[in-house]
Amino acid sequence: MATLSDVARKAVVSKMTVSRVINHPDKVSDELRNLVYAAMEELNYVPNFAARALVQNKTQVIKLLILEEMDTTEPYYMNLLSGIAIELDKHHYALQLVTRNSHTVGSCDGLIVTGMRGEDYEAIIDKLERPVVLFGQNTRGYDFVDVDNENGIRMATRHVIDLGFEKILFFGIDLNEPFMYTRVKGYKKTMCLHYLPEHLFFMKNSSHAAQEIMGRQLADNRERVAVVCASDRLALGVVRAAQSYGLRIPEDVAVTGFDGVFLDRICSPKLTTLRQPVIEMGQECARMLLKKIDLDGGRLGSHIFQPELIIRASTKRTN
Amino acid sequence: MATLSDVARKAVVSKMTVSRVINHPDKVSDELRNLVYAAMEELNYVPNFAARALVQNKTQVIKLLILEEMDTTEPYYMNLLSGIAIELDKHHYALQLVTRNSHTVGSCDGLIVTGMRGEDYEAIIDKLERPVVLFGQNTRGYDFVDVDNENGIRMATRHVIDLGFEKILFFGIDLNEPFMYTRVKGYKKTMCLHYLPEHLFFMKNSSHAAQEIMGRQLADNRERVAVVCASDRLALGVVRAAQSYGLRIPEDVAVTGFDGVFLDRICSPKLTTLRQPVIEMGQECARMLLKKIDLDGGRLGSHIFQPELIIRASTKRTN
DNA sequence: AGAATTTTTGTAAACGGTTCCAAAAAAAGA
DNA sequence: TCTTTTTTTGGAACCGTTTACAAAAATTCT
Repeated sequence: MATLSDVARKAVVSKMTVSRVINHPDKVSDELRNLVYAAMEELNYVPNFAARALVQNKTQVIKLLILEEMDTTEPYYMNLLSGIAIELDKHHYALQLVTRNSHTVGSCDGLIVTGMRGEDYEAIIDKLERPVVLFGQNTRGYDFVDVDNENGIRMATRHVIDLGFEKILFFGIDLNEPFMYTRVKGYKKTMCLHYLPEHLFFMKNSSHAAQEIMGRQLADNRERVAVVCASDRLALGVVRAAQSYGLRIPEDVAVTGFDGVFLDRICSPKLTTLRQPVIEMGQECARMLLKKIDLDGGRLGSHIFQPELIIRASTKRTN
Repeated sequence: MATLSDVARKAVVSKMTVSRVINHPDKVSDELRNLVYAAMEELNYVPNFAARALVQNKTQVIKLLILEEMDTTEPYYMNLLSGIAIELDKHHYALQLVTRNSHTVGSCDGLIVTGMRGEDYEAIIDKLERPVVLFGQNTRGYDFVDVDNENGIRMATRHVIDLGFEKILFFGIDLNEPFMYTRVKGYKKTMCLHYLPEHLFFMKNSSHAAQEIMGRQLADNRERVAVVCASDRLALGVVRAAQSYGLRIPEDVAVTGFDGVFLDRICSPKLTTLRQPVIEMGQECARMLLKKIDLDGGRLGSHIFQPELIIRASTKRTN
């Protein structure tokens, strides 16, 4: 691989002139600039990022840590990734992916972290002494980007109440997840406000689990019911269970999901869901992080996005 | 950030000793080793990857270039990413993501490339003079990992022929894609072999497009028909169209998909599909690339995976 | 034209590690 | 005990780029 010195030698100029042609082309005379360009072309010169990183103490690399224990091949994460990539590309930063299998985290200019639970990773991250933005969680003194989980579920619950449902179930995932806790709160508060009894069910985030639990509910009791779900996967399971019992959606069983990333449109009937603008949220993460890097640390505040209640055939027939 | 020299000073040893503690701990006496560990701990020492990369001419970074024009937030790509990450983690390599928006590709030890079309990117990649493995395409003199597209579609087509279908449509995507070309070939060869007439349709890769085109077909003619689709998305559209005409699946209309990553299990009825082992393919990509890096270039041959024909309710009722 | 200013180019010293080799210390052999 | 060998430690140079400053050349001003 040709180095800057090789280019300098070929163009018969100093290393500095070559460096300047790369970084401040306008500070070099036309004549030399063209000589240098020609030499670079001829030698297939590619700048060495490590050398630059070393002297500037700037890697131009942002790491995304996806640390959740659940299935990270969900479209949700690809959207996040994509949003971050879009924004980083604009600012000439590279995106590096770190999963919970990774041995080391290593050098970078900043981190976006999602699914961090427990102190271990906090220590690792703090040690790096780099700006951090959390995604989808609110921990101690970190800046973060999240969706308003509580208000989302509140909107969904109110929506089915407005449709005249009186028995309303909540299907949730592992209660230890902080985002789950706030979703439950949204349900509880709304039910309380309308003097309605709570019916909480927790399961793992799979349509099968939801289908089975909903199946058991319907076996006991076929009264008109709405199910507010903590994810589109769960909602899909509820839909399946209702269909297998020959019940009409949304007349007999109404269902709402959460995420609005992929499943909601694929499902039939299409799901009423709380759309998280995941791509935009990813972009905002990247923007915040880059700003923190520019400002050389310091808190920046956080950004909470409102989910959008998208009303579709699983709760309301539209003609 | 503390440097190696800082640690050396604090432990009252030479830089070399610290470096050795990091890279060959057994070559250092217990006494000094512990002194160094203590100093590292106290100073929060994190090694500087750029410095190491510079002197070793080794970044420990692999870049994944996802260059397709289509929607790369598909679960398919996340699975690929995941497979690659799993394998790279094992060998202490970092994974960096490059999309077609990226301004530069930059230094790395090797590249995995998918969706490269045209000469522009080839030139960029060649210039880096780094080992490359292509994913899902077979171009000139590159090593690659792919799925046997032709044989896959051949299996699907034979499957519906075996089920007694005589009118068999093929729903494909943009014919310019090389993988599409071989899929069409699989259909044509099989149809030819059984003296059956070909019915080819091309559209963009969306369920809506497939639904509309299938709808038009059914409007004209309701005879028993099988549709071999080039993706699960298209298959989903076909299913929808058939359902909207009140036709029975699989008795009146049989459908096969391709990919088997996510949609096939979500769809109702579940899809018969050609499952690509995308995660394993990603792992194989990474393994091949790392081997090429170790072997310092040179061709290594390619790896073509067989897709698995998964027979489900969209073609055959199972009880 | 000659001094003052601006623009263009070059030199030397980092940046934080590792490689290569030499020196010192410890262990083994005579 | 004194070499010889092995193990442990350290010194200097270097990786490819940029930063900071100095020198040279070109331009402007008086």
